[in-house]
Amino acid sequence: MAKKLSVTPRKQALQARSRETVDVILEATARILVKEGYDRTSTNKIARAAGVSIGSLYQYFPGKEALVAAVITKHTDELLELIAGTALRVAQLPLAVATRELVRVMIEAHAIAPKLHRVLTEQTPRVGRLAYMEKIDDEAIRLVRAYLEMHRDELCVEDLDLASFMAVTTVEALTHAAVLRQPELLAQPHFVDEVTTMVLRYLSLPDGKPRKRARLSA
Amino acid sequence: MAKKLSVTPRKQALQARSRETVDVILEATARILVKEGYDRTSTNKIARAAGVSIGSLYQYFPGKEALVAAVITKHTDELLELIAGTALRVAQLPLAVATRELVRVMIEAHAIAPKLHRVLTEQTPRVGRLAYMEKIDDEAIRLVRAYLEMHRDELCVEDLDLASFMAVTTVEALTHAAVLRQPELLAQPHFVDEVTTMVLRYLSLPDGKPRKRARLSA
Amino acid sequence: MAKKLSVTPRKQALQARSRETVDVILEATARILVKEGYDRTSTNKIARAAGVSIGSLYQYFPGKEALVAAVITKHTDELLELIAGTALRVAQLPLAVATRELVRVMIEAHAIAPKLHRVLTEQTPRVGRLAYMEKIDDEAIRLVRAYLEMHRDELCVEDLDLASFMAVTTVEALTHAAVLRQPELLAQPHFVDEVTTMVLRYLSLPDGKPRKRARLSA
Amino acid sequence: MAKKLSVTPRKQALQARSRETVDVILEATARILVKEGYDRTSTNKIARAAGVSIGSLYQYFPGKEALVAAVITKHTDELLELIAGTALRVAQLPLAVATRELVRVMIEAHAIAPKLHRVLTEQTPRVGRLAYMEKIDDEAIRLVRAYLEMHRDELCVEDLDLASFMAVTTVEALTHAAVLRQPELLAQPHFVDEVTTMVLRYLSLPDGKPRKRARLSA
DNA sequence: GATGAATGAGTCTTCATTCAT
DNA sequence: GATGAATGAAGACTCATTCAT
Repeated sequence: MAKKLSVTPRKQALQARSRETVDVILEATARILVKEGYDRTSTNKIARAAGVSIGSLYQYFPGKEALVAAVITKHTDELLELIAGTALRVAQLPLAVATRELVRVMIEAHAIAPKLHRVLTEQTPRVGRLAYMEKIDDEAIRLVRAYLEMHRDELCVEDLDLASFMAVTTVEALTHAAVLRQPELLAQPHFVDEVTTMVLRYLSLPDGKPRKRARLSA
Repeated sequence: MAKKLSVTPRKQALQARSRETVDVILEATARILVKEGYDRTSTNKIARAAGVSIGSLYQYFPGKEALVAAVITKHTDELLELIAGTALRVAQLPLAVATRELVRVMIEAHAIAPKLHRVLTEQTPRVGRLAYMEKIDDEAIRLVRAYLEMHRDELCVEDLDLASFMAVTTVEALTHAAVLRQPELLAQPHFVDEVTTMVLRYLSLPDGKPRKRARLSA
Repeated sequence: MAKKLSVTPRKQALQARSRETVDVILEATARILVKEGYDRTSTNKIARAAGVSIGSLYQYFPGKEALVAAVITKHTDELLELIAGTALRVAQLPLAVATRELVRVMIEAHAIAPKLHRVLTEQTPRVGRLAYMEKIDDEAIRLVRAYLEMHRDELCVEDLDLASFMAVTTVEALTHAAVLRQPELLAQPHFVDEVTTMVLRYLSLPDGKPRKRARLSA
Repeated sequence: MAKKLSVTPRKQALQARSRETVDVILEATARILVKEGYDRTSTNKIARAAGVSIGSLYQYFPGKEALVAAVITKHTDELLELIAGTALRVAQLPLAVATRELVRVMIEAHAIAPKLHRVLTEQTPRVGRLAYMEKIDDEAIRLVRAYLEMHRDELCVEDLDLASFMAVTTVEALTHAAVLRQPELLAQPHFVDEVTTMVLRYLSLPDGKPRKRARLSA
């Protein structure tokens, strides 16, 4: 019953001309996705928008899902790079500074291609294993966890897996909701402070007190 | 040619038999949605699953989107009722208690129909989606804001609009992420504490200190 | 990879209107098959020729192969009935008479729809388990074997499975070749004699000698 | 728009390298034909299997049908050579011996490439098919007729055209049916006897004396 | 009201074939 | 000559929706 299985590109596009065609197709895919939404996106529309024959499109991608998957991967890779770079950069900085910087970058990242982000987020069914933000979140959680590990003495949390999940999910959600529902918030630089505060209070020791947080006891 | 925009049921189904038919159809819709996913859901399948002719189905709903919208509304109403009830119940309780209770209910709410929740969340395009969590969140924000207004002296935040947005979004996101990606977390009662902590630290005054958090002024 | 699995009709066409539609479609299928050949036959052409929408066609048949299969079954059933009827009729008659009659009917059968026969025979890939003539041949072999069993004393052959396979295959092939390559032969009543002779000499005892033919020994 | 009719190779491939390329292509064609069946055979697949670019393939053959036609011709030529050689060899031998030998060779011939034979026989449409067994049969009939002419005194038949048609068709059909439907028969050497008997009884005088059919005795 | 047969625009996809490099 | 990227006509098939009964 299941129609399409493959989500991976068909051939590697070795020649210059091929490479170009693939790029043109992916750009058109993103454009149509944004303009029409996932459901109304069709391989024919994409081909037309790309100024490429439908045959060429199918030479490189086995179908619609593969196209979308490629767009996702491309976009995702950019974001991941941005996040990973920042994580590396702040690795040695104290929690408060590092958190703020990561929050800032996260918000910035969401502003790169907000419309595409919205479509990918709201309309695109899960494709392949993990989709879109999920993959990014997983990687972000990994990076944050590594950071927390190195800065344990600044924390009041004990379960680092849980803490990194909580922190990343929260930042992601707040940023995401702001982008989609309160775009004006993004303009206010104040928003960064607010999100940072939320996470920092959750993670960090109450000012200067080196005691661990007791979880359930008084 | 022009797509149908109407998303409202066709007749109010005043009579008892009609009401029943509508229910049967909506249940079938939810079932197919869960079983097949949004894309593979078709009006014909729904009609068959409901044991109703396709013609009858169209007598009550103008199309697929209206069906999904109705399912969303139904589900949404249940959740809203739950949340509004809780909000009412905790209105007079102190911040810490009220927050914990609302978090608990929120998590509970997400566990009601997790598969349907997933489909509605991950696969269902805009039209319906708009009405889904967004509507709930908006209402939740309204309720939380009202509560915060009444408990201002317990807070360190000043902008209640922002604070309620932050709080609700965070709880929603953590709960949501837990349901979809870490279902085992939900089992641990500990998770409620964790989410509560996150929100509470953000909102409340540092223990016993009656000073407000200054946001813009000194 | 395999595209279509089902070769069986989709629904049973209970109402009068449905039944009619199915018939119209099958007739159109046969017509197009004859006119265009198997490869150039398409579901769209069939639908057009039947004066039916492509959607209706797919309501009853899952695809091209199922259509052809249905045509084959229909045609095949007619032939089988003819052959089975004859077999029954000649069951008590002596070998020489019975053989002649069966050969005559076989030739007659091939003349029913020679063009369709040709297409089905020459161009139609094996569909489903057994296809077209194969099924008929199998049944014919069964019937002939039953006859031979009852008339063992007239035979010089011992292995009835083999003998019926040889006899049926030979008659089928000669008739078939005549239809396709020497149609004028069919006109000559003489042809029946010739085919009958071929089979009879193979099967029957040399005139009046009641001894069995020894197969491998002297 | 107009379909290509040409079925002849494009250039005579005079040079050694060309000849080699042509061979590689034809072998690939046969391989794909066997592996995928006629319908799923495509020029692109053939080119890939042959390790040749699609462009090169079209330099030697005007299209798919020409490729198949060439494979048929090649295969056919081998068979024809085999048959013609045998006919020549047995030309002076008595009917019983010659018949047996020809039947043996015919069966042997069918065993050379049974899978290719099956595809060519069952799935390959007219254009190629015409050239396939039909051409062989025609030639075989010619050869058999010539033989019969020379051995008229051993025959009980008068119409040699008819007799050779009958004989060849019968042998061909029995062999063919055995290959495709009762492959185990081919193993039994006995099968040669059986087919020989069938034809011999049809053709030959009842052992010169009052109708008696001797099969294996001198 | 209920029914379900009929519709057909629109999708995906393949593949023989061409042609610029 | 060789290459393989590009082409696009054509075919299979789905499904939201209508409408005669």
